[in-house]
Amino acid sequence: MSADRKSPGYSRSTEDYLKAIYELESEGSPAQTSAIAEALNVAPPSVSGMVKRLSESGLLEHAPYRGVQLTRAGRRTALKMVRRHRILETYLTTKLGYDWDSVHDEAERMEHAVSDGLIERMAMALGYPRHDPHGAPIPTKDGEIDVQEDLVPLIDVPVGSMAELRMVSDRDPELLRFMASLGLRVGVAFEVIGRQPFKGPTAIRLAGPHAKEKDQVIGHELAENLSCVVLEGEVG
Amino acid sequence: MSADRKSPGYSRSTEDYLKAIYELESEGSPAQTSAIAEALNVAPPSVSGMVKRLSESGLLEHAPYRGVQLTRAGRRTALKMVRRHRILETYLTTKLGYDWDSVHDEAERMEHAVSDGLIERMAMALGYPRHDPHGAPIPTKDGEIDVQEDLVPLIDVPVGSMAELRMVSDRDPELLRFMASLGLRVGVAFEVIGRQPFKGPTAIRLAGPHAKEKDQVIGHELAENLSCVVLEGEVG
DNA sequence: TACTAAGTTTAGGCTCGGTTAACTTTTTAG
DNA sequence: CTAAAAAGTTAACCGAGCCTAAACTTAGTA
Repeated sequence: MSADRKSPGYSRSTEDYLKAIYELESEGSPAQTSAIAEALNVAPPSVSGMVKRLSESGLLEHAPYRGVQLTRAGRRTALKMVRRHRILETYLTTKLGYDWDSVHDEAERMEHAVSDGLIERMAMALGYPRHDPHGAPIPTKDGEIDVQEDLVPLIDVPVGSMAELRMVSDRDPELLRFMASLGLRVGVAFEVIGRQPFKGPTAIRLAGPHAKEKDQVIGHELAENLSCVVLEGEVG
Repeated sequence: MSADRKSPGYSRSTEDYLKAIYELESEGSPAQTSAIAEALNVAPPSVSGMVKRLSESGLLEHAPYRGVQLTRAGRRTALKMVRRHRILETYLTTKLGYDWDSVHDEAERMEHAVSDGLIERMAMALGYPRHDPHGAPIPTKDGEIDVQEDLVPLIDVPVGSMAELRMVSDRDPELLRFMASLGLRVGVAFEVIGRQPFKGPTAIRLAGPHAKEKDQVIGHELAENLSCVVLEGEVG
C-alpha cells in the first residue's frame, strides 16, 4: 500500500554528492575531489571524507589521488535525483508560474524531500515531459536519459550557419534573466552572422518576421553556455 | 529580488519541535517533555537537550520539571509550519489527486524544504483556502488562526442531536481510510441515534435521501477523534 | 633527476541531534 | 506522611558532515 516513505533513504548530502559527481562525470573523465568540492561549496577534505563513506556503501569507486566514478547503484540514485530536479523545475514553471531563472534553488531543496509517488504524479500531470524548461533531458523512471550528441556550444557554431538553441544551464539565474531579456529561449532559431576573435562576442540574427531588428551580440562567456544544434550552413 | 532562500533558516528539527509543541499547547496546558518526545519519536533526554537550545534561542520558555511554552517568536514559527503543512495537504489533494489519508507524510517532509514563495503560490492557486482536507483551519501568512470553540468530539454529542462533522486528525491514515469507507467526510451532517455506555459505540444516521440505509456504528476511539458542531437537538 | 606547485588525504576538532544509564524532582498511592 | 512510581534532567557518548592545518602524492619543469 503506502510503501512510499521515501524509498531507500539516502541522506541529503549523499544525494547531493551523487548528483554532483554524475554531472561532473558527464563532462567526461572521472570526477576530481576539488571539482566536487567546488560544485558543492565545501572544502576538499570534506569531499575526501564523504567519498570514503560513499565508496564503503558501494555507491562509487575511488582511485586515491585519481578521482571517483559512480557504480551502477550510485548512477541509479544520481539519475533519480536528476529526474526529480528536472520534473520539479518543469512543474514549478508550468503549473505554478515560476520563471525559468528562479526554479533551480527551489527544486534543489525539494528534490530531497518529496516521495517517488509525488514526482510521478507531477510527471503525469505534465504529460511525461522529455525536457525541462532549460532544455535538459529528463531521465525516465528507470534511469534512461537521452544523450544529446549533436549539441555544440554557440562559440563553436560556424559563422553563416543557422542554428537552434536547445539547452542552457539552470545554474545562473542572472544569466537566464539576461537571456530572456534578449529573447533567447530554448527552441529559438537564429543565424550566426559574425564572431570576433580572442574570445570576442558572437553576433546572431533571430529567425522570424522582423529578423533585422533582432540582431543580438552575445559575449563569449554567455555563448559558451548556450548549447545549440546546427541546422544548416558551413564553415567559412 | 530573490531573497526567498528559505527565510530565517531554522533547522528541520527546530521546526519539528516548535510545531509539535504548538500542537500540544493547543490542547491546553504547557507541553510536557514526554509528550513532545512521543510526538517526535525521540527519547525524552533528546527533548531536554533540544528544549535547552530552543529556550536559549528565545523560542520557548522552560520551567524545569514543569513543561515548556512557546514565546511569541516560537509561536510565529510554529504557526508558519502549520500553515505550510495545511496548504501543502490541500494542494496535494486538490491539484495532484492525493487522497486525504496519504497527504500527511508527504506534507510533513515538504514543509521543511519549500520556500515561502512556493507556499504563497500554492495558496493563491487554491484561492486562499481556510481549511485543509481534514477540516483544520489554515493560519494566515501573518499567523492568525481561527479558533473553533464550538467543536465537540462525537462522543460528547448528545443522542438525538443533529450534528455535522467538521474536523478530524490527519495523523492516522488507517482511520481516515476507514472513515472514507463509511462515507464520513468533513461537512457531512448526521443524527446521533444512539450510544452505548462504558466506552461503547455511537450510532449515527447520515442525513440525505437514503437516510435509513446509512446508519453507521462508530467505535469509541474513532468517535473521540471526530470533531463536530451540534446543529440542533437535546439530551434525551 | 630533483624540485616545486597543485591537488589530495590524514589528523584533529566542531556542532547538531540523537542515544543509554544514572540521578533528581514531582506525583500518587497506601 | 511517607514511599514507590513516574517524569524530567544530567552525564557520557555516538555518528554525520563539516572545518582548518599539516602531511603526503603526483606531475611538470629545470
